[in-house]
Amino acid sequence: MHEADQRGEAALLTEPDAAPAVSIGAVAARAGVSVATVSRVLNDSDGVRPKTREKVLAAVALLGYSMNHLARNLRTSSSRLLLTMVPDVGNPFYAQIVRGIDAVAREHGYFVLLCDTGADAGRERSYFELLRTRRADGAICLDPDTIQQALAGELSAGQPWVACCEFDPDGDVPYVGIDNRAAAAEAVGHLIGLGHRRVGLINSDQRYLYARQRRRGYDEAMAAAGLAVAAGWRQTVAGLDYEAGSAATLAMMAQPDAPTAIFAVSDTLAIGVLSALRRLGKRVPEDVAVVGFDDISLAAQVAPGLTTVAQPMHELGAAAARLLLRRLAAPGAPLPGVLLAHRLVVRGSSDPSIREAP
Amino acid sequence: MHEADQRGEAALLTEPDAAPAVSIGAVAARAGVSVATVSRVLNDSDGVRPKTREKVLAAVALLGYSMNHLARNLRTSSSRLLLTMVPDVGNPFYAQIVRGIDAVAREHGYFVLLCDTGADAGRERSYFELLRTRRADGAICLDPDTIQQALAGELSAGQPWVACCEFDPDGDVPYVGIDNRAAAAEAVGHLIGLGHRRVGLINSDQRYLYARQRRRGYDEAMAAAGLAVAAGWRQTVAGLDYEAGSAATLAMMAQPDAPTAIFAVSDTLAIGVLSALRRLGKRVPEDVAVVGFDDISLAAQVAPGLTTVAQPMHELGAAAARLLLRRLAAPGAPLPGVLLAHRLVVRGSSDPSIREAP
DNA sequence: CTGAAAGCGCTAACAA
DNA sequence: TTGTTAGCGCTTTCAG
Repeated sequence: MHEADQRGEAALLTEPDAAPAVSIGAVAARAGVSVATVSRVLNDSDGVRPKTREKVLAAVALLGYSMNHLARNLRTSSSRLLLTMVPDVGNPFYAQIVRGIDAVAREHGYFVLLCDTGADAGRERSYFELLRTRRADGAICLDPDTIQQALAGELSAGQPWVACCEFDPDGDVPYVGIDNRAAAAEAVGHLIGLGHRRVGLINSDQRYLYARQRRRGYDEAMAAAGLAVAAGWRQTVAGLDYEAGSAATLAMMAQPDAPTAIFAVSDTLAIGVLSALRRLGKRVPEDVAVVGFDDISLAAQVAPGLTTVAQPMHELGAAAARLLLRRLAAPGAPLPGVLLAHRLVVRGSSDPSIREAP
Repeated sequence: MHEADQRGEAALLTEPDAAPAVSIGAVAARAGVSVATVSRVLNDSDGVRPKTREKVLAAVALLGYSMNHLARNLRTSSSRLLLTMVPDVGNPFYAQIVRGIDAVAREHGYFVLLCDTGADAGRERSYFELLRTRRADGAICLDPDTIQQALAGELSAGQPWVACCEFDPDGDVPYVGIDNRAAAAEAVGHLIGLGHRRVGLINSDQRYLYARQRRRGYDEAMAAAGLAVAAGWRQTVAGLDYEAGSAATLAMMAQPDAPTAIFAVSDTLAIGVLSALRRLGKRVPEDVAVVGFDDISLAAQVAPGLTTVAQPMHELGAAAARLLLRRLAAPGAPLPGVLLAHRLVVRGSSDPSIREAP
């Protein structure tokens, strides 16, 4: 690591754009109208004679005027920023959702303020400060921990925010997500249908709503098939990264009556599972079948392809953004929770009859 | 996809925080001082008697005052926002860099405005508008395309921005990156040292500086070993995703004198390579050795482990943020380009003597 | 249809 | 050390 050569660019920086930033007043003067009129034109307010509008637009073009949003923000008391809280930008699942949010946001003239809550934990609450102080107009929260705090805490009350993926269907906060219970039951049912009787679950801490929902799905599917669940078959992980999945697998497979199938509540975990099983010399799916959750693009790339519950990530983000935008447009209107469809994608990690990916 | 039940939360939204947002003036009145003094306390300006400060702070606490940043922004003509342009948030490589940026940014009281340039292409130039209109104080650009445009265009001239990963060492724009040529040469040299004589290159379009730099490293390493390069050994991809890597591999391996080793300029591409080779029934590294670039966390998870050139992603982001912050602090000062160290991480995808990962 | 004028809440001279 | 005051650039009544 070294510092490369440096050149004098000071000259380049003092010179250009030294123009004193033309304001609405300058445009008004140039066009021979008042600032109010310019403002009207700029905001497409009606009640401006076409001819006047022309003049203003000409002056704008001539002077190369561009709006000072800071001033407008103060005046309108809005920042046109949407806060997005993610536990980990590095997780492809969240990354896709963020793209969905971003797409809708900018379609509506908003920008996305991204906060990686995992990066500096414990500071979750301060993010809602951003809302209170109007630095952001609304928030979409994807971080289960933050959502929990927000659902309980005061700070978020009455603020325009929506929960995404982690949600309480009986709460008062607008949300978008999928039916986690049904999805998990489906995944486990698939494994059972394949003949497995000992199915392991790698799940997040039960303090998370989605973890409880998926756990319920797992329990229901097992019960429906009349299968008992040994204690060690349910492993709890602290994070969702590859390593967590590997570690949980090692622990799970160390038992005498180790499962012949593993359902992990995220693809990143499941990929860690695959890697651990490989290390243990187990064949997938012959010795142990694996099912993940999310269907990140990587799921189709690993070997064998990962069977998984597909979540419509982009659409989840887009729907969350739309929900929030609706809230902002009509602060008083009640907002329904939104559940999007999931679907089980069967690949080689669970089904031996499936050869290599298409 | 259906809409879930909706409940009346209107009541919850009109009621709370109906407080008319206490301002600096209210605090001043409550504390029995002037707004100027309150402002001084709030900004830790010195020249305030401890006793007075106490009074103010007490009033702040009592009234639950919190600063209106929109007003401050207008006044100081700064938004405390750092624009970050990424070609694809979904790519783990960029995600890690973003975390590095984010960490440094908030350490200094800035927030990160994230723009996924890949999401709506062609609009690259408009991002610099954000700088001109002061909606962001500075920008870090990670998108090669946007960087190219910015390096050439007028719009970015004189604006406070830094290039990250894609850069022109001879240009006037501050940058942080690694020595791509040396890194590529090292990677290819490693393959040659393993006995390979036909080494393929999967590279991005030559219009990118990093692609040219890495291509040069490849060429140099091959030439240094006295190896000729067949035309088909160099494949160009349009994107960096898994699929692109697979497709390029299929094309490359279809040739009569197909390479026995492949160097891909990104891990995501390389993972696509692995998956394509598997599909072709080739063993890695026995039949074909593979080397990637970046060392994303996934590289250690795939089977076999991916040999790759590690880039200090988090540190790249952090360094870029620090560089930009320096620029903002002293707009006139010349900024040196920063090159960080890379290192070759050898795993099973190239070295047959390496068993399973640790 | 257009203009005059009053701030939005804060910072920063300049005075005292 | 503290207070007074003039705006930052824009939107938005209210008049005309």
